[in-house]
Amino acid sequence: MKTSKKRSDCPINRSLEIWGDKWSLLIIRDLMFKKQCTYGDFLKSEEKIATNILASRLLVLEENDLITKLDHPDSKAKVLYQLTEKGIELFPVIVEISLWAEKYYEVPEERKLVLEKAKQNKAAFIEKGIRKMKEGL
Amino acid sequence: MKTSKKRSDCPINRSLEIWGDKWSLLIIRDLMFKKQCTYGDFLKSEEKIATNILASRLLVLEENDLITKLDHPDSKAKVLYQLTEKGIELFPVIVEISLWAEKYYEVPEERKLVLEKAKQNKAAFIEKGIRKMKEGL
DNA sequence: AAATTTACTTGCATTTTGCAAGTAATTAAT
DNA sequence: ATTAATTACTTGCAAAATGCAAGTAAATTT
Repeated sequence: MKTSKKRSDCPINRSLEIWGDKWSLLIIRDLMFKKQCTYGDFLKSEEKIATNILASRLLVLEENDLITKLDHPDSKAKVLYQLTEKGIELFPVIVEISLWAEKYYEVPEERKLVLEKAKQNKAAFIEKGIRKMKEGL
Repeated sequence: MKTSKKRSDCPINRSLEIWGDKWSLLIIRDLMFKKQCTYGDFLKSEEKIATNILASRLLVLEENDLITKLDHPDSKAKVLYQLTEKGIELFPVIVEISLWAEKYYEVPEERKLVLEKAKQNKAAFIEKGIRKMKEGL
């Protein structure tokens, strides 16, 4: 892994340097929905990430402490990935992105209900989401 | 411009398909801070985007109605870029990203004050920011 | 013991990025 | 009026990232 030079200390920039690509936030999203995922779980997602890209993104996210690896309780052949606190704290970002996209694009039917709840009391929705996720740490 | 195939209707995915890269949100950020920017203004930003990348990102953002071009009042040689309503609505995303990064990374001194204000009353801060920006439309 | 599953890695073609230089249309300076 | 700068890009090319298909090694299942 090469150390990419830091472009600036702007918080937007620092964030983009870590997860500013077309895949990383989908991995984070999967972990927010499912709490724990195996490598295979990520590959099953609708967007069909390539296995080498998945491996490289997981590595970057792990190196930056957004996710951690755990032993799978059932099998040594499996690995569980889960969000760290730092990863969980991206929940507000994920919520706002979702709400933005919902305003301008079609959203799958099954997502609409959650988004309604998020809108009704955004702060509470976010706080509760984070609290729930942190229970699993 | 090639039409990239849609990977899924997930709102996170739809968003990433448009601005999921290392530069687009920096352009959006600049426009949120400065309201209107010329091509040269973007090039002056600390992160030093390459001119061809800037041109291609501006085109994508314009094609997706996040920004618009305006005639510069002073000169036909200049072009003004500004956010559309759809672009302005990304403000909550920008705020949450900033707050996330502030928790885990160094932030330039001059940004700290505004981030404090954002934290103190996030909803009001966001609403006011959006309202102000929409005045310029 | 053999077949399957799981988490990756590898090789290679395609695409995107980044850098440096170039261009065309204004605008400013002489 | 002519020349020099500005401004907003474009172009060419090397380097890096992405995407696809196939391969591998350890564990698990049959």
